[in-house]
Amino acid sequence: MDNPSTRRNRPGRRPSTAEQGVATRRALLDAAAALVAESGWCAVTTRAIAARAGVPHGAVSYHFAGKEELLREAALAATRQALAAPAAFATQAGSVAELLEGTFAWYAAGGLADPAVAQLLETARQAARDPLLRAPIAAELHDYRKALADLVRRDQQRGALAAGVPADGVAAAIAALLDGLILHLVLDPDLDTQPAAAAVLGLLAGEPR
Amino acid sequence: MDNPSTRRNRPGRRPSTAEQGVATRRALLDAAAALVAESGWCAVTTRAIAARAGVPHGAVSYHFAGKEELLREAALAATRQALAAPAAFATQAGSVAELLEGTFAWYAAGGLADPAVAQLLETARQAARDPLLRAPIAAELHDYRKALADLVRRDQQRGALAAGVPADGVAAAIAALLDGLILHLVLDPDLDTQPAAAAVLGLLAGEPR
DNA sequence: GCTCGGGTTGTCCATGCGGCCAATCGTACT
DNA sequence: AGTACGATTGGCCGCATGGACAACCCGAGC
Repeated sequence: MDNPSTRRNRPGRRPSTAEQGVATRRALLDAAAALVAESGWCAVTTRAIAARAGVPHGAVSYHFAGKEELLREAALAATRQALAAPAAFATQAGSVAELLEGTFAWYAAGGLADPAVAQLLETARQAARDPLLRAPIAAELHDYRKALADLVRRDQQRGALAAGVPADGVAAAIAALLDGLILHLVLDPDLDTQPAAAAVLGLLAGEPR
Repeated sequence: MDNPSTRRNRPGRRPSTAEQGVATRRALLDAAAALVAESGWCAVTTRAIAARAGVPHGAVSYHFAGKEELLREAALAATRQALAAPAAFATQAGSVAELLEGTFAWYAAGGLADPAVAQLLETARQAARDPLLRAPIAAELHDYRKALADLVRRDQQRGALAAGVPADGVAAAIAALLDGLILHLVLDPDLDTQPAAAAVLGLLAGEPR
């Protein structure tokens, strides 16, 4: 990220001034996202962002209306990117069980170490206070739940899942479960998710009474 | 909270100096917790806390090693208090279904408006970064999950719940589900929890395939 | 060749912060 | 009565922050 190649002239091309402008803007956004994940939303300063981006701190004032706007924009972009992978997984997975197994496996493999997780928690906390951030984040969540609901519906038609329960409800519950589990894992890294995974998969499979 | 009765002499008793000290400390802790819930962890200043507590700002330095310690202590106390009600509910509830229905009803009734919810989110985010806060919070979570597991076990012995799944896993899943739902509700207040509630209760009851 | 304008740079400033401390107070103990 | 000591109080300091700004650089278009 400190690498100037992000915003400086590449070998072949000459850096038109307009190109430089967008490059600087992007470098600031990337640096802001990285620093929020590292140090926390409120610990981040415009000077630190500029330093990380390799630009003088005056550049922040020029490219953004203020720290608030910069962080909001950076957080939104980072959230969209972080949510892209799970969303794609939800659409491509063959079944709910497969999705859950894959996600649990990712948790167990230490997916929490990904700075994106810290980034998401910071963004969620901020979104709870800033409506301008909350609205788009809520929309992203909505899309994710929708993709999940489609997957659930497919499973129900195949008879792999109880058909008597509302698909959107199952989707909302699964989404909440997975996010809640992330939250608990962040607070207690020693928590063993194996039993929870077994329990959920067992219940969904219709364990005998 | 501005009410001086919290820390000033009550009618009958004379305020011994030691008692005053304890009262001031407590007033600072209460004010800190309230302000964190209102404005967010990082937006809180020692001066604002002192003003809310009705004491001069120098009192903070005297009673606490620093802002960090004050906030940590306040957050921990507030979290313990906020978790007391759900924990008691988990121990006293007759069944998992009853617990879930009660909790869902509380969500639907607008339990999110409770400042304790904002407080918890702030504390969680901070605990993710501060091990000194994370450890006790993790312990509280552990206790809550344990109480829930006991409840699940009772249900399994009564045959109200599938016996083939690990009780601690079910407990961990339910705890994550409920907390994750809070998170989603904070980010999207318009989210309807009814379908999710129906789905979870249906799955736990063993809906026919 | 010259202007024009977006992009860049470093400096400056007002503000508010957390923490420190010396003076003061008032109670409890001798 | 006198002393010791914890609690109180408000002023003070150093410092970092976010933002504004004037000077500048340099390619683009005439």
